Amino acid sequence: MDYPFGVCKVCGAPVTGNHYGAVTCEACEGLFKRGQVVDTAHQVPVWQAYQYYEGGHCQINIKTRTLCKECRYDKCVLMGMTIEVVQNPYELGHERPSKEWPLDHRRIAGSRPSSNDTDSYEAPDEDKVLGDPQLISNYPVIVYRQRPPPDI
DNA sequence: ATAGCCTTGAGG
DNA sequence: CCTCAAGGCTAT
Ligand SMILES: [Zn+2]
Repeated sequence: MDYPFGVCKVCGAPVTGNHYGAVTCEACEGLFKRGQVVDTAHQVPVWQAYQYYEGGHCQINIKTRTLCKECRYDKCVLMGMTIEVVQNPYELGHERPSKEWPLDHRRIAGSRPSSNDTDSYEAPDEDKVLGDPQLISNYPVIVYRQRPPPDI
């Protein structure tokens, strides 16, 4: 299975290019994109809490990639995908990534998705209270439940 | 919700 | 011009 541009670092599907700092397929890009929750007050990503399927160690391939969004998301980050803020530039009044609003390729250090963990972000002393996270997409907030093992 | 396709625009 | 990735759109 030699695809001309290689395979997705996350799931193994044919790549469609570099996405958020990693060579991935369109689908993994989409998951990463959809999974962004942002605290609009501080412009900081907050990971949406997905439900682990196998205790956080799922193998992700093209067939299993939809079974555990959290592990898939983690793998996206592990493979280098990162972003400062996934933003709707029109809603937030920002331009798309550029010199002024660059993609930040720093690793979001070992972030374990958790609804009340904003990772290594250091809030200004005065204003530590985070606003309610808002999902920056057209999709509703997702609550996942565990499900039985698939036939792989 | 997923994933393929489209539009946009920065950068070269 | 051209490339290509961010973000939007939409059929399934
Ligand atoms: Zn993939």
